Amino acid sequence: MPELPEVETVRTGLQKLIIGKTIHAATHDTVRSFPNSPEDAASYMIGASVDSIRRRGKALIIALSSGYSLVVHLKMTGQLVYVGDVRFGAGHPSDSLVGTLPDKSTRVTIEFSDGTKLYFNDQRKFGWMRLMPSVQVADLPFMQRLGPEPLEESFTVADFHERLSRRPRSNIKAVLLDQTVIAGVGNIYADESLWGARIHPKRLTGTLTKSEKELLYKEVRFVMNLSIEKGGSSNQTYVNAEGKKGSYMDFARVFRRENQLCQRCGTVIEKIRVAGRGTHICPTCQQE
DNA sequence: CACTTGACCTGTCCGC
DNA sequence: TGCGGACAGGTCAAGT
Repeated sequence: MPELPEVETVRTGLQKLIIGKTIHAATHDTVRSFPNSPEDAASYMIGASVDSIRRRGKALIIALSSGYSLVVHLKMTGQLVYVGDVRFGAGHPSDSLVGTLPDKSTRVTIEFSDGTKLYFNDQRKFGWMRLMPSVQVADLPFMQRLGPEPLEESFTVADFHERLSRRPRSNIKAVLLDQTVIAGVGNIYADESLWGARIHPKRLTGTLTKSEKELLYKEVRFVMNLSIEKGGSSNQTYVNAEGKKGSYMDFARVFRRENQLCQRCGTVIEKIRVAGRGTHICPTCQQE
């Protein structure tokens, strides 16, 4: 569920909260949280401070002063939540969370030298965090295969055309969800952008007109930028680094709005299944 | 090779 | 109220 806008919101939150802090202790559950990491991952973190936090697609890269980085993928239900210290007094952004974490979904706890903590929680355990030398992060197979960042200036409509043209016989929704085509689009923003471009998610990419693809390119960027502005979407478990929900769902046009009326034409929004996922469409605006 | 489906998990919701 | 089953949807492995 955390897609590009949610992960970006977590990134900017952590940027404000943990840069420069020194790791004092770290605990984690068994191998699941740290696949392929040094067995004593915690000992590689202690004493290091947080240098920078980057995002690539839906992944976060927390670079430490020791030359190691924590690479995190939240998958469906992962959360990275920072909790202050009660000694900081009232007004700290995540005061309300003091005492509520860790809970049974907590997989990793990182404690900073000022007593504040960063929790990696994941109800469904699909997410992962791994520790590796920073110079090797770019060599991770999934990083190498990742498509371009849709919000970067360098990602042009021509790139979008070219990338879609490689998958002419797939339906457009499956292509939007494919991280090797474009990085960061998930189920929410695929549905939202297809509605915006009036394209049925089952349309084969090869049948899209040039103007439809141009519109879709704009819509993908529009919904992602709007969502970042709104702090992301929280339809179930997503929260930002301060444990707060995002408000994009208040603005969503079709996602999770089945049985409500299309704001463009008044038709009842339907939920169907495309590419194995729940998919929301306006059957009038989006003709197959 | 291109493309689709199933598995990984756990909590929630729905119908009986 | 309890219980089985469908569902949620990111990614990769396995299947067609």
